[in-house]
Amino acid sequence: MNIKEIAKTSGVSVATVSRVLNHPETVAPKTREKVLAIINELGYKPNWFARGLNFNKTDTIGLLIPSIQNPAYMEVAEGVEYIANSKGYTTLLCITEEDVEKERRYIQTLIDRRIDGIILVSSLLEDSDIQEIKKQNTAEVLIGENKGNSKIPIVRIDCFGAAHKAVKHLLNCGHRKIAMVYGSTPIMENNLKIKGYKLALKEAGFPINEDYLVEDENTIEGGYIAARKLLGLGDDRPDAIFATSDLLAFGVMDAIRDSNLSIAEDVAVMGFDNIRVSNLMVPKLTTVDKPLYRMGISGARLLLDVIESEDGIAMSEIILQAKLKIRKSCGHKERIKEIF
Amino acid sequence: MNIKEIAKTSGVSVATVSRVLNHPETVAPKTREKVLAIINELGYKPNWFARGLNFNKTDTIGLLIPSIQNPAYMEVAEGVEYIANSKGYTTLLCITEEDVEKERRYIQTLIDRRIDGIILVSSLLEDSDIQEIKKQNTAEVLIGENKGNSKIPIVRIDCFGAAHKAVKHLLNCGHRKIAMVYGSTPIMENNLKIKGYKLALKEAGFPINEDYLVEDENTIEGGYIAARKLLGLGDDRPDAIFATSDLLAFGVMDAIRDSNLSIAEDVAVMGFDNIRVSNLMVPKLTTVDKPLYRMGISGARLLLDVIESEDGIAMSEIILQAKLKIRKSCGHKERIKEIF
DNA sequence: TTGAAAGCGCTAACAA
DNA sequence: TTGTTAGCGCTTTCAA
Repeated sequence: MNIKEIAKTSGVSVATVSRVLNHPETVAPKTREKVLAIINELGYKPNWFARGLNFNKTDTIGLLIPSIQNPAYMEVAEGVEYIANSKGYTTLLCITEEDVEKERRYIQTLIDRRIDGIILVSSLLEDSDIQEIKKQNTAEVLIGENKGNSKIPIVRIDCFGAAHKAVKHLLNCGHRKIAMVYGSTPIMENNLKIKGYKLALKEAGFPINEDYLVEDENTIEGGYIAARKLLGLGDDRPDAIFATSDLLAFGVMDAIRDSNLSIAEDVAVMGFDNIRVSNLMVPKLTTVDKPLYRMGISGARLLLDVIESEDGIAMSEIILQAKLKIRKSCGHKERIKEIF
Repeated sequence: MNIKEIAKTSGVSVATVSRVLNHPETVAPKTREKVLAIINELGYKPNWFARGLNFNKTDTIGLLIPSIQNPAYMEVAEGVEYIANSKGYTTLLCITEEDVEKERRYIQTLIDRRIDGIILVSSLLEDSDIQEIKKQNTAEVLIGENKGNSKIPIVRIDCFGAAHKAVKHLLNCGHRKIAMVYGSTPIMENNLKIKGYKLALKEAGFPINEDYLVEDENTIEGGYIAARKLLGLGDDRPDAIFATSDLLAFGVMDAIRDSNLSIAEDVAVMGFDNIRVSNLMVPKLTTVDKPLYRMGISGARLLLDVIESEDGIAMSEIILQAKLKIRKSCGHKERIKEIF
C-alpha cells in the first residue's frame, strides 16, 4: 500500500495525496475529502523511511539512563516521557548499564537513526564524546553532572551543597563517627558528594577517617557489602552512615539489621534521592530529596527548545533545589541533649 | 556526507561503495580496502532512511510496559533488553500508563516506523487490536495474560494456580479472615488471581465475603487506601491480606503500621511478584515469586524467533514456574498450634 | 570485478 | 487547484 495506489484509486496525482497529508489547506475541500476517505478505507500509512528521507526529522528523542534497577532514574525518565509525549515526540529509552562503551554504542545507533536529540542522564562519557555528538549535529542535553565542562545545556542539582547539608544534619543529630558509603557510579556526582561530606566534617572540626569512606556498586547489594565492612570495625564502628543513593541506603539498613544493631539508635542512616519507596522502609529513611521527576521535565523541555530553535541555544544551565527530607532513620534531635 | 561523495573520493562508483558495505566479499580486496579507508577517514554512516527504504527491516523491536513506577515491569524489561541487545536489536521502550488508548497510539507509531516486532506486557488491548497488529504484518508476542484468546505467541505464569497456592498457604498459617486487595490493572491477571483466591477459600469450606475483596489502583498508594478500608471493618477486620502485587502489599503494610497494628502478628500480608525490594521490607514480605526477568528473556527470544523465521511460527505458549517465597510477613507456622 | 541506471515511497519545486 | 517530475540516499539488476 503506497501513495501511488491511493492516487490511482482516488483519481488524483501522488502530489495531491501528499498535499492532503502534509498541507491539507492547499487542496480543494472536495478533493481532500475524497482522498481522505480512500486513505481511511484502505488504511494507508505513509512510509516512515520515505518520509524521513525527505524531512530528515524523526520526532524522536533518545534518553540514556544508567540503570533500570534504580528507581531514581526511572523517575527522571517518567518526567522526560511526559513532556516528550505531550509534544508529539517518541522517546527511545536506552539503558547503558553504567557502561561507557555501551553508552557510546547507543549514541551511535541513535545518531545513525537520525533522532532529533539526546538526553544523557548521569553520563559517564568524556568531554570529547559529548563534543562529538554536538559535532554530529544532534541536539543534546545533560541531566546530572558529567565529566566535560562543555557548553551543553544541563539540568542538575547542587550535589556538593546537598551532601554538605546532609552531613551537617547528621552532626546536628549528635552523631560523631560519620561514615560515607558511595557508589562507584555516577562518578562525578559522588565525587561532589564526597567533597560536601569532607567539608562538613572539617567545618565541625573533625578529622577525615579514610576508613570511613567505602565505595561499592550503586545497588542495594553494594550498600550491604559496604556497610558490613564499616560495621565490622569494632569499637571504631560509625554511628552514622551517609549513602550517596537511597538504593545504597537500603542495603546499609539491611546490613545494620543483620548485625543485630538498631537503625537510628545504634547507627543512623542518611540516603540520597528520595525515591518513592524510601518512606516505606522501617524506620522511614531520612534522605536528600532530589527532584527527579522535575529534572526529567526540565531536561526534556530544554532539549525540545534546542531542537526547535533555529539557531540553537547559546547556553543554559538549570539548577534545581534539593532539600533534606528528614524522617526517622537518622536519629532524633532529642539525642543532642543526651550528648551535650 | 553520502555515498556519492565516498564514491567520488575513492574513485569508484556508488554501486561499489554499497557493495563494500553490504557484500564485501564481492569486491576486489584492493578496492575494498581503499574504499573502507575513505569511509573511515570521512566518518561516513549510511543514511538510515535510505537503507530502510530498500530493506524494510529496522532491527528494532517495541516493548510496551504498563507502568514505569512498578519495578516488576522493569525487571521484565531488563530481560527483554538483554536478549534484544545481544542479538543486535534496539528496543523501543514505551510506557502505556495503563491506558488502552495510549497503548493503541504507541502501537500505531511503532508500526508506522516499521519496527520488526512488538512485545506487549500485561496488555489491556482487546482481541481485535491484537489481531489488527498481526494483520499489519508485524511480529507480536505477549507477556502476561491478555483479553484475546488469539493464537499469538505468549509467555506467562499460572496466575490462578499461584494465587490459589498463596491463599492456601495463608490458611495453613492459621489465618481465617483472609481479605484480598487487587489492582484495577492488569485486569486479566487479577481476575485469575481472584478466582484462585475464591477457590482456595471454597475448598477450605469458607464463604466468600465480598467486603473482603477490595479493588484499587495498582500502586503503593492504592494498596494503602484499600487496606485502610479493610482495617476499618472493626471486629470484622481481616487477619490476613493477599495483595495482587508487591507494590500493593507495600501500601497494605504501611496501612497496617499506621493503624497501630502489627504486620504478621495482627494482620498477615502476602504479595505477588517478588520484586527486589520486597525482602527489604520489615518484616520481609512473603510473596509469589514471579520469574519476571526470565519472562522478559523468553518473550524476547520468542519474538526474535518469530521475526527471523520465514513462515512465522504456528503457535507457542511458554508457561513459567511461579513459586511461593515464604518470608516473615504472613505469620509463622507456629500459630497453627495456637489455634487448633 | 565494476559501473550505469532503475527503483524504493515520498515531498516539493515548477508548470499548467 | 492540480499534475509532472526531479530528487532524497541507498541497493541491486543488468550489462560490460
